[in-house]
Amino acid sequence: MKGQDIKNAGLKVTLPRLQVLEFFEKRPGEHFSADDLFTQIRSSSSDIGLATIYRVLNQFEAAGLLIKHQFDNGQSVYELDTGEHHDHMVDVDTGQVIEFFDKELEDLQIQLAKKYGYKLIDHNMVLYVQKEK
Amino acid sequence: MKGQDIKNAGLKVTLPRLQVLEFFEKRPGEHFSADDLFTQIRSSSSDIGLATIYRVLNQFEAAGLLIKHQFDNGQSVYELDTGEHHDHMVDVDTGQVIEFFDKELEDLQIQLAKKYGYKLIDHNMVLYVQKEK
DNA sequence: GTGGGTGCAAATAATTTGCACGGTA
DNA sequence: TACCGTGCAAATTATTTGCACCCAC
Repeated sequence: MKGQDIKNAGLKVTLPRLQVLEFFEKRPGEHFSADDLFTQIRSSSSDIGLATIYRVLNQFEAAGLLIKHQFDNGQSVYELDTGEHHDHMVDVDTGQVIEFFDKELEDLQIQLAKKYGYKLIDHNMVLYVQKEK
Repeated sequence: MKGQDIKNAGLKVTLPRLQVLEFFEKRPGEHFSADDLFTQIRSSSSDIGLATIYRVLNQFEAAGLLIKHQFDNGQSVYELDTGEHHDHMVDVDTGQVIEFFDKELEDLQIQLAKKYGYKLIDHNMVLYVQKEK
């Protein structure tokens, strides 16, 4: 059932938490900022607070339910963690976000870190692209 | 001479601008935040204002003298644009920034964008690493 | 019932902007 | 001298925190 993921994270199953989680589950592969969630959840129903959204997003990120990203525009955005790692391209004209995964790229990064005497912990990679004319 | 780059950018050669540019030129390959510059320039000499630092950094970035980066810690950092593109690794334990360049990685990104029907305009890639024990 | 959770408003942090004064070309 | 540039303080934007009330367990 719905609240199980929340319970597994050691959190009480409350209305705001359910609303945030369902919001992401209904829109797989999409990315939202705290303010997106605040505006949309509030308009469609309850009197949820922006501070609560931020708190819930942080808790869900810590619990591994959501992934946080910082594209080049000041605001952080979140997406559902499906367990399948991928990177992002951002269309500079439309702002559209495209997810992709490339094994060769992943391996290359691990090798690069090793080449400098390090172990790869995480990486952040965004390609800014434009549609070919 | 020193002020030429500033003049070429269509800006007047003023003390704060010279101070910021010289600060970077004396520390090649290093990265600084607006607040780093503010604290260090102010302590060593003049009564430069933080707002001026931000204005000068934005102008220098627009002029191509500096490159702006957003690592995963809220603050933006800047480095001198030497014309030689490179990416960064951040040591998660020490915060140290390591610059690197890998042709294979660059080519792979171009190919990936193309594979999805796009042209690569720019990219942002940071590897978060840890020293191998 | 109790301790965690919530909304609201106030607090922070990073950055930007308005304004009167000051310095460069 | 004309205007751009500057320092300071106030304004913005994104996010966090304090607090009294509320609700899931």
